[in-house]
Amino acid sequence: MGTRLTMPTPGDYLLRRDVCSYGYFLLAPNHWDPRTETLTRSLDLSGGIAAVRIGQPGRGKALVIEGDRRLSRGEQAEVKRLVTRMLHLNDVSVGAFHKVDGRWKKSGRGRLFRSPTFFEDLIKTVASCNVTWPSTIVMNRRLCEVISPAFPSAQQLARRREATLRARCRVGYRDKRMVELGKLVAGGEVEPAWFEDRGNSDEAVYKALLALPGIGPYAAANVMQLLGRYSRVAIDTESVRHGKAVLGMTGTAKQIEKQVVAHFEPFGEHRFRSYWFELWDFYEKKHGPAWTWERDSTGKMFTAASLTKE
DNA sequence: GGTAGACCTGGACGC
DNA sequence: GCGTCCAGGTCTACC
Repeated sequence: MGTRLTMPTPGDYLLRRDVCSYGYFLLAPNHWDPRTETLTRSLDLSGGIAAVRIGQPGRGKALVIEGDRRLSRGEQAEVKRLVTRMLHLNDVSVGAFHKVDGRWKKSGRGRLFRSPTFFEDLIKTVASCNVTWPSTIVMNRRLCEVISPAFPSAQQLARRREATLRARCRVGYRDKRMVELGKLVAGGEVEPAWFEDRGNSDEAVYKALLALPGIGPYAAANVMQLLGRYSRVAIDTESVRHGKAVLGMTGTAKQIEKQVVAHFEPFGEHRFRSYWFELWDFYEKKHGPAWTWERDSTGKMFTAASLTKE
């Protein structure tokens, strides 16, 4: 018999909207079920791995979390802490975002889904660089199948041979970078708490991210938003497509990138959210609300190349 | 400071 | 079934 717990949410919180707000909800070990509107995944807890299923009976209602085994009091607290990070439950800046960009007030969009840990977000971002989305899906699935069903921890990756990651997890040349990131975090040279600390400036965090292996300008800006720092737009080929197709920009890719950055300047500290929800809106207009996407069909094709072909 | 080329994988396409 | 091309950011070497 597993443990069942409840967690209060902010009054505006809507699980299906706020989980299905960023592509990581389609990546292992996360599994969103469109029929039951629940999120299931394994978590690495002090007493071992446990799978949890998270549901919500209605907008603003408490979350109902069911574990697949009995959880100690300490583990229940861990689950709540990890779920709070994943679902961004403690984000108090949604109202401020809606004041700056009123387009999303009605739908209530503002929170972006992320991982239970900074390290998982880091590796997921590296696994999304220079690769098409279906390969990112495979890398995440294989990392969970081969190393840990709750997603590899820094310690686990630090111990792995690069060749294993390449051959069995299909991460390609990212093997070395992932093991290095594991070693840096496991060895304490990179402290997740420092990156999470709101006392450190966006500029300092961005610079520190750029110094990490496998993290360039796009990845650093993306990890920034996953940290709840939305002052930078993460520019990639998708930004160029958006600039051309939706914002009517013209010129070379480099020129469009600059125009996109300039376009979102007025949104100040909320630039990324304004940019991202425009993109997300574009996907949803083509494929319906993200909470209805099936992981193995729509969920495999929702980015740039596949969309522009349609 | 800017840029060319290498780095891998998987899918699309032509034969 | 096989070979070729292409998409996708980061890193290094070089100018």
